[in-house]
Amino acid sequence: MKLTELKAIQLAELFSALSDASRVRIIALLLEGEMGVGSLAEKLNMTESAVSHQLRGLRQMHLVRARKIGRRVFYSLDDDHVARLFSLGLDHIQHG
Amino acid sequence: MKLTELKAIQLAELFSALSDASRVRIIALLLEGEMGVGSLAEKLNMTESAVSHQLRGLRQMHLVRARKIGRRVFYSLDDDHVARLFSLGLDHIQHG
DNA sequence: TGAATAGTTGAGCAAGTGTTCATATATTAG
DNA sequence: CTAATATATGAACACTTGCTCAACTATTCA
Repeated sequence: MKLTELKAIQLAELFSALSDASRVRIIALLLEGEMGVGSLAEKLNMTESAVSHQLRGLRQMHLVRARKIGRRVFYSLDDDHVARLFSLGLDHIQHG
Repeated sequence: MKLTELKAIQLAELFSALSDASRVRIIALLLEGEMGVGSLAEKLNMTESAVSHQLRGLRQMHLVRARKIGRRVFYSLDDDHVARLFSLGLDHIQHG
């Protein structure tokens, strides 16, 4: 494996985006479909501010995308890599 | 996706293990085969101490395993999940 | 228009992380 | 035995991160 320093940094940033339990739980909820910030906050028992801060990071890493309708913003997973990373990660921690 | 808080934490810990460029580069080198701490340090241009500290975390997450021969310790990837997470991550950052 | 609602943003701070440096352990050589 | 080699470890410190709180924007409702 030959890996440029740039790609090492980008890979680390990608995994960083999934390296927090709150963000993991956000992803898990979005696996079921799109959801607004308030609903996420309620289900996660977090403030909307905290959720919004986390969504910002996920957006910047292109893991989620936002769709604005009126004053609501619905978030959903950006592409299927996210779900696959998620399920591969689950495999790893479940097995042994 | 129903996800217990425990599993969310464990997933986050797994991705945390890959959330640093030094560790990503260690993994990339180990994809080619096992390697000692000194060789890793040389190729990564890091001190042996820093590499050893990082390897400890990777060991604890079961991403690498150690094989001791004399006073040398050879590290290798623990299972294939690591390589798959790595290549899936590369897909994500490369595509767009 | 003004009040309420949904979400975003920046500052501030406590907690966590990665490195360096010094020291410690384990193994081998002489 | 002592000295050298390979790695591990703990403390310290700078840097980063995720939260709260307050203020802000944008939109809808009355």
